[in-house]
Amino acid sequence: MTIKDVARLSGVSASTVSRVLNNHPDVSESVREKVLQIIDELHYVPNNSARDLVRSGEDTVGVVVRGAENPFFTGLIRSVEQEIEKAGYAMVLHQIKSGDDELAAGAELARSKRLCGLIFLGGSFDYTADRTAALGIPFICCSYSNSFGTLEKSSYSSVSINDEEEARRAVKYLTDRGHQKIAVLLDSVNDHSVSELRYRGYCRALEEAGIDPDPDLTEETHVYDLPAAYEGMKRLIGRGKDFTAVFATADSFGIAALKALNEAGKKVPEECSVIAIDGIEMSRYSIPTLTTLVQPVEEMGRKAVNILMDVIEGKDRTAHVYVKTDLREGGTVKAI
Amino acid sequence: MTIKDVARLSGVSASTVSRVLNNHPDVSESVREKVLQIIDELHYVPNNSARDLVRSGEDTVGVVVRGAENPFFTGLIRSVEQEIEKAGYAMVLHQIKSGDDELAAGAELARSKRLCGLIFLGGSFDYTADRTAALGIPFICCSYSNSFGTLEKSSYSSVSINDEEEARRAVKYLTDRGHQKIAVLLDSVNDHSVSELRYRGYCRALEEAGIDPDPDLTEETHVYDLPAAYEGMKRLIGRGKDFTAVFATADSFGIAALKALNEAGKKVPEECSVIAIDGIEMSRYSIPTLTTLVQPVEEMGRKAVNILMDVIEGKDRTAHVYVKTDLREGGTVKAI
DNA sequence: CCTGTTTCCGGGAACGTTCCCGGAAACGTT
DNA sequence: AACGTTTCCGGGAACGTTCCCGGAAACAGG
Repeated sequence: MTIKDVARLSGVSASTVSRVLNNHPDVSESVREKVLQIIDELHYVPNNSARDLVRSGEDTVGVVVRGAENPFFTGLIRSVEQEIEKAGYAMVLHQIKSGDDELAAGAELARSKRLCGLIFLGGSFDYTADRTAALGIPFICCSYSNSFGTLEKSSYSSVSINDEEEARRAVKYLTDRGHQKIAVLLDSVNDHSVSELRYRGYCRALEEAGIDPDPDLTEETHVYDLPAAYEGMKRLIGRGKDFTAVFATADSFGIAALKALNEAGKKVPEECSVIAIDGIEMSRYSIPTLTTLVQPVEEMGRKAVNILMDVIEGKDRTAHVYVKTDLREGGTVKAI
Repeated sequence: MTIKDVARLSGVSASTVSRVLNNHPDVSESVREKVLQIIDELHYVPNNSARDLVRSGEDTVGVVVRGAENPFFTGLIRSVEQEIEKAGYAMVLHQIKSGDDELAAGAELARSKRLCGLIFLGGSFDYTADRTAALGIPFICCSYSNSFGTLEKSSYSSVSINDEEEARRAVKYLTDRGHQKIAVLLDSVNDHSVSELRYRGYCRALEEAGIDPDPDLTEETHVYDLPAAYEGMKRLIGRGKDFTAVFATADSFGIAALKALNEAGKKVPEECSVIAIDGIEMSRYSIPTLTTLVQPVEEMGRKAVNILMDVIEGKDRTAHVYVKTDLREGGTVKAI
């Protein structure tokens, strides 16, 4: 069942059928109707591979995302998708596992689908210029971390929150309310991820408040998921060290922390406050509602796509924009 | 950057490069090395469109899923993906919005990517035989509902829980514990979805317990998401009708219900019990832990793929298997 | 040295589209 | 009536692969 079958059955050439398919004006109304009828009868659907092959797919941008298990990204992806469509481009999504090389994945995607641009969502982004050069097309990082600064800022763009600064703000929110012994729940102190950046912000906030960070109040999960965070929080509690608040480097961690605290009989926020960063949908429905710094995902998606489009269309403006979070006061923080 | 560039640079023909790419034995070791080196230097990646075009992609199965916003599916998708890979096939995922025609989406996917099989995840499945015939390839429905029975069972396969029966079981769990006034939170009573089937099970359980269903205790959300379910539960509470338990037709609804009840000052489970169906990961971390009937997603994915593979490989065995849920007792149900 | 076999490689058709180009009508204009 | 213009259509190259087929070496056995 090819375009030729349709052409034969409707008594026209393949070219004409193609024109009907891509509603090109150069086709008479009667012929168009006839062809459409045959197409409908045959349940014909054009072959995408052949299509992509010939038109070299210069109108689609790839999105590679690390950690689809992180619910924060679903909102971001939705936003990005919407913006890409609005810009008249197509989108192809590629999810990678936590261990994978995102740059390699991006390069593969770029060649294989002939993309015109690439968006990296999440993960760390510490690559040297010659590695990114292999991509050969414009790209932008969104909600990323580049803790090493290995890549000169001029060679690419980025959109994200200032993770360190926002984390500082979150923790300051706690110290401002009298909290001194603040535990932290994070992914890993040196995984080059946003979690690490947020941890730094945590340290800075403590420092500014004249508090010495207590290693016993730091708990790393080493894997990004709910069970790990939950177990981490249990270990923290089991350690017997006293603390009046916990800073969760992600909403998911916050929710898991809430659960562990509840099971340990520690009331939130009376006996222990909790604050997090992200603002995923589910955190609105935790009990109590999680107090968190919500990331403006729509704005992030929009800006990321806009900048990328500008670069694609020649106006070369690489940019590194920081967007601000919005503090959503739930019911998990109490002054002491 | 095509296969010909690689061929030219390494002094061989395109055929040879192709052989190296698909590690065909008919190539000497020295040539293979040379070619691989050039490939590496050029960062060459074969064009997938061209590849798919020629080998007609007879080794990939399509998965169309309605409602990716439903976290239940993420687990199911993961399971299906794993099994498909294990069977040596590739998978292509296609998400559709709630209003879309899944059969049309499936058909399009099938033609356009030349699939060998199709898996439909979620949604209703009420189509006539001539419509499904348009697909032209074997397919299976997983976690679906076919409330109308419009399609003869012999023409396709399915794997799911018996939604009506499991819902009956859930509600019976409540009536067995003395509950009489049981509210229900569902998507819509006649959307042909699993929610409707579960609603029927709810009615049956009440009937068996000699309880008259009270329309005032039924709340429909008409859209599948957390805010809608939350608002629904608020309306239910606001109605002022007394109830001692609520049956949520999905875990997400249960979590939203928990929140609404909490805000209304109704203690769970002391003043109101909650039971749901699905078993999504997040429901383990609600406070209290949601009591729910968890669907065996790994088993479902495995069976769905196995049956589909058998059909694809000729052994024609259409089957309709029901898998059983597993009651996970959390802390949201209390006898009265 | 001849012949048969194996190993390796290149040529070229095919996959299903799109799109440029050229041409044939049909229509208008002087 | 002759000539431009417009409208519509078909031919055919091109996209980047795979894979069959045929052939050239290299090698074996007699």
